[in-house]
Amino acid sequence: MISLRDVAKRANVAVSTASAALNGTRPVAAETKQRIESAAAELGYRPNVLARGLVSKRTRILALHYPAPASGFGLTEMQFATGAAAAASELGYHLLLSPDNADPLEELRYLTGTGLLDGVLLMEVRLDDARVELLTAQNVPFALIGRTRRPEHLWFADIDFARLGADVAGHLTGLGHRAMAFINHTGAAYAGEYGPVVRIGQEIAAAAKEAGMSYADGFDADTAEQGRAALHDLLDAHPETTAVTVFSDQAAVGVLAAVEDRGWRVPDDLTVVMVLTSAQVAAMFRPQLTTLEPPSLELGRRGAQMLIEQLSDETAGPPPGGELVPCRLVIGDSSTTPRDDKGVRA
Amino acid sequence: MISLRDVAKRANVAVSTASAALNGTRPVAAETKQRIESAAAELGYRPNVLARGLVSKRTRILALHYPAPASGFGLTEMQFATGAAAAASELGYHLLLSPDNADPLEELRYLTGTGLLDGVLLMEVRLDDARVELLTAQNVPFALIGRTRRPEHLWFADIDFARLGADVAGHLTGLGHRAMAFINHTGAAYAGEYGPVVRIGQEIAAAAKEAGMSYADGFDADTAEQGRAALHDLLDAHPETTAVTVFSDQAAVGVLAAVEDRGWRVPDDLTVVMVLTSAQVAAMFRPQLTTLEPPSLELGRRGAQMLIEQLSDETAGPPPGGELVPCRLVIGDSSTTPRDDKGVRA
DNA sequence: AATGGCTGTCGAAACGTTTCGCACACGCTA
DNA sequence: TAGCGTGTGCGAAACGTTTCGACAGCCATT
Repeated sequence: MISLRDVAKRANVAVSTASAALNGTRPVAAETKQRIESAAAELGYRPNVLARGLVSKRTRILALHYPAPASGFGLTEMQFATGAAAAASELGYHLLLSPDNADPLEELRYLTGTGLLDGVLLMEVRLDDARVELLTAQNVPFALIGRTRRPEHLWFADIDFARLGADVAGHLTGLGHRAMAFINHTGAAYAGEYGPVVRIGQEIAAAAKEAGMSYADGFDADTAEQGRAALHDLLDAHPETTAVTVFSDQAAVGVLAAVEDRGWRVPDDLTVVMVLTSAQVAAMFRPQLTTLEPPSLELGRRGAQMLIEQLSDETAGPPPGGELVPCRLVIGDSSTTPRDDKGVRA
Repeated sequence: MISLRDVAKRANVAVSTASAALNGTRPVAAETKQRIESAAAELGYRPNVLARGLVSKRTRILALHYPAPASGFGLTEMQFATGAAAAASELGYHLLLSPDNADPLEELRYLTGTGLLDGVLLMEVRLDDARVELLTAQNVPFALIGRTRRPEHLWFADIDFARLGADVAGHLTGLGHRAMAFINHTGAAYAGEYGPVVRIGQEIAAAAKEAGMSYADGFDADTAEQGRAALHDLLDAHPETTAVTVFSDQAAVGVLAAVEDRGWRVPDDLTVVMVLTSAQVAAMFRPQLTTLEPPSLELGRRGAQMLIEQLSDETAGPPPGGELVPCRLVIGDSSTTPRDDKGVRA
């Protein structure tokens, strides 16, 4: 391994001078600097991150922490990682994957204690998330992808759920629908602590009301079987429904099956819209489903950028609050005008 | 930060003794050891990874290197990362995400020069991959997910393509099919350098021949539109075909559309089988498609495990060759017996 | 009673950086 | 000519570990 000593020797300067020249940390005569840079280039010198980090207390390494979800990751979740890694890389940082096995907090406590990390990016954030308190207490810089119940003093990037609700309602009323329903995730795996499930339920309800639509919910589903049953129950209870919005892509499979059970067709007899499902996945259904595609890559990117910004900002000013990113409406073949504008089927 | 000095002081021993006791690196009297461990626990001591790595040359950090795919990651690719991270974590290692922006090699060269890494895990391996030579030359331990053209002397984990071909042929002949076709990825994005595309084409052809089936290929497709056209062309050229195997899930969308164009139905008029698509995705099609699900998580796991094994093995014996992992056949509603066992449709 | 081999502990060096006080040689001003 | 800032460069200390040679006891062997 080529060390700074080797470079210094070749350039006939002291190690400290070589360091200063290479980092621009204090002025070095132009000619000397040139000589040092040449020597470094010729030798193929790469600074040792460990030694540097040991003294400077900065490693330019971030951890991405994700509590392993019971059901394995979907495409959406993993895109966070891709986006965050790309943004970090562009800014000269690296991203360390930190899955937690048993105890979410222990892993985090360990990692932050080792001096390896400059900051932490939290995924799968719950409405009340113990990790936030831990990191705050330990004074470790962090940012969230998603947000807690009260994120006012935190750095976070999350989906703009209010806008999402408005977009769904707008799309449907634009087509002439007056009665919609929403099949949410049950959120069972998170005991009602999962932000997207809670927020999306609230915001879609609010937007439907705002738009003057009749609205039904409470028929939640995570699997195809549940989705099928949910749609039947839903239509039995609210026969006026002309448009259904679905969160879970598995449930959507069941919804389409239930439509078929009834001898109906999508979109003629029922408009179906997915929410927080990527266009790539929505395109695999037949008919291709309209979806509000989550800005997963962008959220990952913004999370990493915010964290790095926070690290660069020496002054550590007052927390700026977070950033909300809109979803993209991708219209498929599953939404159209309702067959009967009286809202009742024969 | 609590350092080893603090622990040593509290336990009334020398720093070196504390180090030895905590690492078990050389015998320490039981009572002394006990005292040191208590002190460490009481103080909440966490060893500094940087300092340790600086002297021991071992950081227990692995990099996962992936050339950014133009189209963003699919579920399959990301599962590699998840699996690798999980396996690494279980073995006490961490995984650093290393996307490459511009120059794939420069990033790698930089990373390995910094002393931060114990080894590298390579994803998206091409048949001739420059990264392999670079790492070999630099004497950096590495393992592949996938494999090069001649992987005899390398550590790798890859799909068992021969078995995959046999499984497809076996499934179809078992149902009574005698004439199959295969719609591959075009592999255009990789200029024919992408292992799975090449190997799967060879192995399915070989297995079909072995099973005594008639076989057609050369109608490749990456998108829905291409898939649709491909199936039409294919059936025009080989009307005896009763079963089609498809690699690209996007192309499968088009294949189903083409079947509908003809007024046919799956599986009654045509059996459709996907290959290297997750069951989760295959279940979104209607009818649910039969698929050979890639063992993505397992490949990630095995890759990480092999790399770590290689690192632990002081002796660095002769390279052991790689490991081939089979796919899982998940039967959907898209495969059945051919309608006409003479292999000709009316 | 002297020798030799253990066992257990210590102190110092080393890993490759950054940081910081200090020294030296200028050229300028008083 | 003395004094003083300024531009450059040097050397040593420090970061928190691991590693390794040295050595003090102690018991067993001669």
